[in-house]
Amino acid sequence: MSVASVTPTYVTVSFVMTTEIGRPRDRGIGDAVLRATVELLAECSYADLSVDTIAARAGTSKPAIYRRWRGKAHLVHEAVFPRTATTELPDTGSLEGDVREMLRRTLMVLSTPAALAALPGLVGEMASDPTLHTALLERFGDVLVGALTDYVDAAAQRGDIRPGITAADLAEAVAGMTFLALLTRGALLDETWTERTARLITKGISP
Amino acid sequence: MSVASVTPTYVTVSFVMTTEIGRPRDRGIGDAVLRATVELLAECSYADLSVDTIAARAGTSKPAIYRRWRGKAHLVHEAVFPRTATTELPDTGSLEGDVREMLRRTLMVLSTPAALAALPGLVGEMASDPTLHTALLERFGDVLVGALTDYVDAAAQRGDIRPGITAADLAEAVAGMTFLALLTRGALLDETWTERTARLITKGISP
Amino acid sequence: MSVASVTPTYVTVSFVMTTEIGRPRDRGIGDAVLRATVELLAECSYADLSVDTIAARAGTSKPAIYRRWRGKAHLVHEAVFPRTATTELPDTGSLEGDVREMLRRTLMVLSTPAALAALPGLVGEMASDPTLHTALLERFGDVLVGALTDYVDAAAQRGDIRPGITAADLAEAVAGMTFLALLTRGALLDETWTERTARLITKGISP
Amino acid sequence: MSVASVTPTYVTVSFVMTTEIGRPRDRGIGDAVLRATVELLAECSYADLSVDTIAARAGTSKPAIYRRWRGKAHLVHEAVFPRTATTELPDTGSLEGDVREMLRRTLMVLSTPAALAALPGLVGEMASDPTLHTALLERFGDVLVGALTDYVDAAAQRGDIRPGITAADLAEAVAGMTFLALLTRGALLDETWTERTARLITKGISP
DNA sequence: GCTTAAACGAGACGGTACGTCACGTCTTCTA
DNA sequence: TAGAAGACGTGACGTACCGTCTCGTTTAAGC
Repeated sequence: MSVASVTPTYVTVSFVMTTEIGRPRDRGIGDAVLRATVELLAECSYADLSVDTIAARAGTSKPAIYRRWRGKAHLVHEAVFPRTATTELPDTGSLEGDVREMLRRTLMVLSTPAALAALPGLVGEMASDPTLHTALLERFGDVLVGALTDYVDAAAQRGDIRPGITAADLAEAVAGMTFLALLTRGALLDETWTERTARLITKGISP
Repeated sequence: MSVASVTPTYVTVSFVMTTEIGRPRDRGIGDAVLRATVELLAECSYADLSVDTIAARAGTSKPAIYRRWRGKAHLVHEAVFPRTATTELPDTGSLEGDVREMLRRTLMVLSTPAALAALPGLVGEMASDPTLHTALLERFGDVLVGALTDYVDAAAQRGDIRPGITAADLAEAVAGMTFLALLTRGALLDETWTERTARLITKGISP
Repeated sequence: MSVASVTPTYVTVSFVMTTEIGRPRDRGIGDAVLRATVELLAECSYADLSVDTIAARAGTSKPAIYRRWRGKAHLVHEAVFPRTATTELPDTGSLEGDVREMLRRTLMVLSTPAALAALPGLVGEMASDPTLHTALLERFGDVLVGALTDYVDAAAQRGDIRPGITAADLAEAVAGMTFLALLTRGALLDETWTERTARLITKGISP
Repeated sequence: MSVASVTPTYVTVSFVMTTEIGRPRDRGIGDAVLRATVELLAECSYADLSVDTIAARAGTSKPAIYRRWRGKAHLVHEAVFPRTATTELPDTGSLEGDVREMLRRTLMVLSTPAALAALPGLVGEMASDPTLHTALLERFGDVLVGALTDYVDAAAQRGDIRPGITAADLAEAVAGMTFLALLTRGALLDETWTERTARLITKGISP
């Protein structure tokens, strides 16, 4: 008996080459559940979202969901921040243009109805669920910090960014200010905000 | 019969000159409940905190709590961010010193065990409870933005801050970066972080 | 300090000649409360009747009620079965006529909207409250059994009732059958029922 | 989706040939709950009996109970008057012997510690809960009146009972007098009482 | 074609907390 | 001291959702 059949294999371990005996999982169910989650998050808050409702909307059942995800938080996390998110770095020619582009992309991801509804809830559950904490930071790191390291290094060597500034600093500034602005101003962040904030950050990291 | 006796008054609007008929609320109960809440939040997460437990620890009862607060979230909010918070502005002589002081104070408030445990939960409930959203922003605005306006104006006139930067911008930068850093790095923000971040923000808002 | 001021004096001990210092009780309040109770019992069941509601309807307050009665059950008991009930015995000339009259009177008392609503509730509380048990039986005994003793004795001596039949037997038959009929048939007991039941009881106690 | 899965089925209508999808109810839980209820009713009154306590004693949870019964009253009703009650008619050879036997059986059922504790409470809740009213009368009717109809008919044809007397009359007399005697005399009804009452009823229904 | 093993839907399960309600008492102010 | 008003502790109510489990059924892969 393989370990995979004892410890349920969540989506992240797809590279394990188990013999895959028995009835294979219906590929469509996972997608339907993720779609239903996003839909429902556009209609109600994270707290008001129940797994039963998701299952019903997706036309499936609760066990099928818990076979795929560790819990509600993990499901929502994957639904709102899919792994497919590209991490291509911006290249507008100027530092401020790039920062502006980063802000725009961050804002685009976070101001989705689903993200707006989910983020606070996910943040709330991070405290009690270390697994989720890791998962969220991992995604955050992958998307932003990871690819950013090279960018920051290059910019530093060009002299556009003063030494000492790390990728984490930049990511923190971009994500932190976007997040708080969304919380306080409520998803209504226009181009003006992006420009003003980009200017602030760019000046902040310049030599 | 006054309206106040029908719709329970959660937040005492002290300027209303009601005759205050009937047995007055035991002032000590509210305090004991707030104290108990802060204590318990140092021991468990927001989600694991139950109203029953708070009541028991405070030596009172659930109805007594629900007479005073609309729900768990509101109680926690008031316990963690009391109205008594002073908003005195820093005055170190230099802009960067002041920003550093703002970061330090924000960090001090947010890195309390109680705040660390409560914040994610509160943010999570903001989505479903507009009342709480208002209350939280109001406190945030009172404490930070409100008093900051004069500071930013003065600094702008002195030429320390470039025109166009608002108090909200500064507050957003300070709170946003602190919040995100706490989430990602987990309460372990040393003096180095404060200095680095202060430098970033200061440069960002300078002319 | 008289004992009466320590142990509150409920209605039953009115013959105690206390000095009655302080503000005398408002005589009208008791009546208003009793009236309100009867009214409300015509609109809802005993369980759905709250002391707060009674106080509001009577235009008084809860403490004023608890100063007069030991609790809800005692109040309802007195409201539904007032002490003023006369116990005059029937005298129709025939035993069967007399029994029929007893049934009619019992039915009249018990089929009041208030009585119908209150009786089950009172019976329910008898179990846990011995005081109420005593009070209810006392009233029952006063009204029915007490006066009945002489009647049964006389009838026995006339030869209308066979020896061995006691007043309690007769009362039990009359009240028991009426009570159960009310419970099962629900207050719709016509004259036919009265006659049939009177015939049964009369034959049952005849020589 | 069948209607049965929407409206919870409290009383199993066993003749309906549903496919019984989903996890079947644990048969043992229902039994344990009923047993616990009877046990607890021997120790405290109906009013002092809480669903939480029952759940704890039965080793199960409150939701599991509310899945099976509409509320406390219905649960107690079924616990105290199980559907298994036999309705075999007595056959002692004489009318008076049969009536005496009916009284004895009624008394046996009603003077159980559980029944004594529960009956008043149930009667009390009948008023506010029509469903319970129906359920109680149904059981009463099933057990007593139903089977009695044939008996009364046969006795009437033999000339033992005068025409006009119905099964309901007889049931009313037996149950009513027993019930009231229990209420007033408190469970201490000896054989003498049974005999005296049997004689009264027998004479009452004889030609 | 038959076996095997897992996925599937449905829904019951234990657990835990929620927010509400009523009781009967206590505390304040006013008359 | 009575009275009105209303807060208090107590304790139960019935509901909701979590994540797990147990059924009977379905589906693919492998012998």
